[in-house]
Amino acid sequence: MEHSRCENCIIRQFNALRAMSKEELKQVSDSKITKQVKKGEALFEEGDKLNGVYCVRHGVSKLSKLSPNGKDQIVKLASKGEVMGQRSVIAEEHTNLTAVAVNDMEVCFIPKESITTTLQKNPNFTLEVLRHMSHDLKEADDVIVNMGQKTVKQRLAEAFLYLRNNFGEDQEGFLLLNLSREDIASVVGTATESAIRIISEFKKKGLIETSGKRSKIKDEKGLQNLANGL
Amino acid sequence: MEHSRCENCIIRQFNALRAMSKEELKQVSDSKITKQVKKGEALFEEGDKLNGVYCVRHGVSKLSKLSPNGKDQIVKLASKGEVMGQRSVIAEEHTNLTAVAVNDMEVCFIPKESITTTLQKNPNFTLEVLRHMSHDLKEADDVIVNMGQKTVKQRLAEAFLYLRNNFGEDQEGFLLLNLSREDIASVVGTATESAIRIISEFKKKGLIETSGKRSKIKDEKGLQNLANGL
DNA sequence: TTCTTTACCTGACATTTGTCATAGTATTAC
DNA sequence: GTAATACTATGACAAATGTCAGGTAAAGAA
Repeated sequence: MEHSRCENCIIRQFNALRAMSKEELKQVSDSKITKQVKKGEALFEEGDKLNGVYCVRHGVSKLSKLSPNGKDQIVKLASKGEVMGQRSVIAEEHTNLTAVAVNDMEVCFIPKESITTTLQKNPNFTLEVLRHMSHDLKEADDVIVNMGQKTVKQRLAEAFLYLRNNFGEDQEGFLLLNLSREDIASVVGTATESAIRIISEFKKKGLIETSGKRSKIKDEKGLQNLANGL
Repeated sequence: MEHSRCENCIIRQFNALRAMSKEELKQVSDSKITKQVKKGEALFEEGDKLNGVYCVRHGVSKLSKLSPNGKDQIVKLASKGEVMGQRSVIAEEHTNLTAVAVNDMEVCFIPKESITTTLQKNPNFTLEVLRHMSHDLKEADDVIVNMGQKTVKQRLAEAFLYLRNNFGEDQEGFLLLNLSREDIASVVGTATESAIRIISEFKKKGLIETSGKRSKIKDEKGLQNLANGL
């Protein structure tokens, strides 16, 4: 596989690497390792000490945490352009999340040295990382509010809208990201059976439609109303 | 009231201001305004455009967000040393949270200019802010997992432990921070009645004890086990 | 003080959600 | 192609939770 240069990588426009200087990028490019990750494989696991960050080029990864009851909660879905593992590198502590590929992925592993030295020398970069993290934190707040105040049905309706808005749909309107029922349940924080039951209900009501393992949003407005409790 | 100097303020050891230089601190100190906030008063509300950040000197503030169903979800409790409103200033967007004093407070309002210029010039400061935000994000992840995977009873048990570990107890063992039942419910994401019911149950089981509006943890181990679903 | 308001508490009931069991369907391995 | 394995689906039931109603206790105002 060709070893593409970060300097020419469009992906970096989506993350904090855009604030790096030419020289810094060159240094990153020389030290980075591009990896292919198969669906279901883990990039890292809870408790690991990360020696760098992962920049997603293709595919989607679920970031989850195991709760004491033995079930996983998916905290975030990371796709093209997103950087994973930065918290561990910045705070120099073990990661609190597990990252598993939801579909086949291509990621670039960037050793932490390139990141930490730039963090100390280039305030623009640090500020840009800060802005992204600031955004993540805001999103996390929204998730907390939804988890605390909405019913499973509402969260599920929202999840479908989220999947479409963030990962898109094909020409026929099918969601580009196909999560298993179990993963969907793990995103909204419910039992797999409950998720399946409610999804069936959505189908009956004509809110969504499925074909094989693909699903399509039929009534956006309806889902939206449901999500807002109307 | 005397206008104390930030340079001498011990509070700042707890937050990112510790990474500011003497001159930067002097500039902050000259532009800051110390405010007394009475219990129940709002420091800022969801949607406000903040012109600075608030550094807590005394007291506790609840940071909450209104959900579409009309109920508040408390996302965080900020106490001595914590800085509120930084996200809004960093991302230059309207704040997504409302901050209300849970008891009488003293806070310092620091105009955003002092913050933003330092963010651009002092990488150490920016990095320190980043570290703190990184920590907040990790905590937010934990909250999400708890909300998604634990029952109300488990979350409530955890809330009591959290209140003691973060805000302490007096000589008799009573929690220093007394939240109303409604606020507790709003922290764990449940109806006030449910919270009251479960708290009564905790009392019957000897896990906690109350006297007036004060409460005391009697059986830490028991609460811990409960929180972990044992 | 008395009145008023707010916070706290409990019962009754409906709804939501989780769990266990079972079965069909798709996918993968051999 | 067949067997094994995962994923999806549904029923039945128990447990958890929310809602409504009504009550008591406490705190604040007049």
